[in-house]
Amino acid sequence: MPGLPDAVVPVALAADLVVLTLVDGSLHVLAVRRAEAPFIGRWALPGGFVREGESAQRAAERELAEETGLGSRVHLEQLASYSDPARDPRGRVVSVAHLALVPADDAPPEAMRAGGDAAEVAWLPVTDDGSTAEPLAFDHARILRDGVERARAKLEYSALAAAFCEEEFTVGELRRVYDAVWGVRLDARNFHRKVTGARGFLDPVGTTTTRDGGRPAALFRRGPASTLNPPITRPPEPD
Amino acid sequence: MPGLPDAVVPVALAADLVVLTLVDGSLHVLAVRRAEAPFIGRWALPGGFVREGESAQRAAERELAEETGLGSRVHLEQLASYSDPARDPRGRVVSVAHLALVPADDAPPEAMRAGGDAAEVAWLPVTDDGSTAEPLAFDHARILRDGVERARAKLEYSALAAAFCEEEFTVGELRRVYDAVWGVRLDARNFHRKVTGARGFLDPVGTTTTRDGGRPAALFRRGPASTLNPPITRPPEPD
DNA sequence: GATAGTTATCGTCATAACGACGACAAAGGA
DNA sequence: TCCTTTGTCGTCGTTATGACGATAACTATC
Repeated sequence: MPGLPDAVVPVALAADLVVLTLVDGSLHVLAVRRAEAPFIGRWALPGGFVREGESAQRAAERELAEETGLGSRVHLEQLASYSDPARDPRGRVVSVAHLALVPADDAPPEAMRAGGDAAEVAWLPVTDDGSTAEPLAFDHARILRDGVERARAKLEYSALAAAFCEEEFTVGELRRVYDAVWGVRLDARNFHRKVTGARGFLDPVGTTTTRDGGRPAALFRRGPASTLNPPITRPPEPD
Repeated sequence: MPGLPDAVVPVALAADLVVLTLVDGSLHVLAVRRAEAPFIGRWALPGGFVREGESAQRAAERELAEETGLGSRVHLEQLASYSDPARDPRGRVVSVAHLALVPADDAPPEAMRAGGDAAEVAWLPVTDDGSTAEPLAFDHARILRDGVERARAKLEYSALAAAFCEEEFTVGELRRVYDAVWGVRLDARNFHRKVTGARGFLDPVGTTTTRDGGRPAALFRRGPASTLNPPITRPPEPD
């Protein structure tokens, strides 16, 4: 490390991804089955090492494109970094975790890019406590929990829920995002009043759709407002 | 990097700190004047390299103790990581920035630990747009802005404001934290009603104080509630 | 010791927002 | 045709909010 003090310990930098989506109306996370040691055969969050001249953000974008084939239409933000010296048995690996939200039923894992370093890819269901049925490699369970919690919190005061929807979506589709991510059932009528009444939150397209069955629903796009004031209140947990 | 792929590029890991406090009722950030190149003579956020066997969190705690002499009574949380390859001219240095909030007028910079690697330490005033009058080294202006924005956002829905106060504080002291961090003037009566009415937010001590002048004010401690529902709404910017 | 200044705290009132519903509309399927 | 599903508009009582008046209890000052 030229130019830096001698005592500086070199670390490897990884960019890992918590990619969330909705499958059949419930929250799922993208996972890859590890083909090498350590944790061989275990499910892990997709990710990889940051390359030379690359920021963690750009590495995350690259990994996301590699794993899902999705370029745009994806929300991507930095989540947190994990630097416990013992988190990777191979050595000092620091992970900059990112949170990605992709529209429902987009990018099925079957459509995986060939030639990737990951053998098997799947959407794993996320339980209410933000974990998966099967254990994850490394400290990825913790990272997933943090990612789910971040997504849950941001739904309250931001327009993030639309990231789970197509470009044009109905109020009901948006509400089902909240239902799935929060694990609740919001009242359709109050939700409708709330989101259509929030200025700048939804832009009416003018057309309708019947793709969800029932009466035709008006289509909307994300409005210019990124934050929602007052926020949508998450119902208190009944436990 | 034994056990890791050859292509993995080693980076140096730094833990930097956005330490905020209130000085004379206005927001200030802890800064050190750099004694070496690069950016020699410039103000910079305190921080240092993560040592062997140390997590970024622990490095931040260590740096915070070194710079301020404060151990507990400090709120410390991870803010974000900054990994632009060009952010440090010396080489690949990734900074895990942390946000620390210390009680008002605690830990004056004069009380700096001797023998530190930083020559001069000061509380710099933070402007409304989250910057300092003098430019900061590296990308620290960006980090500071993110830290201030995080603090502002968290005041809305969390009990974080109490981190700027002593163990026991009055409602007025708490309100002045909001005034300073948000750059507004909240109505004392509505604020009092709001925070004393929020269950679990404030624990009454039972005693009073006159240290702020005027009529004696009841003393409180932080209650068990860490989040505030409904949140304290930040008044809209008049711009 | 009266008085002004400061801060704390309680109350009022109109308005806005919310939660729980009822009611009806408009589609598809049985 | 009827039933089910989903969407949308209203109603009503409760709660929260913003703006502000009024009073209480201390300190500093004249």
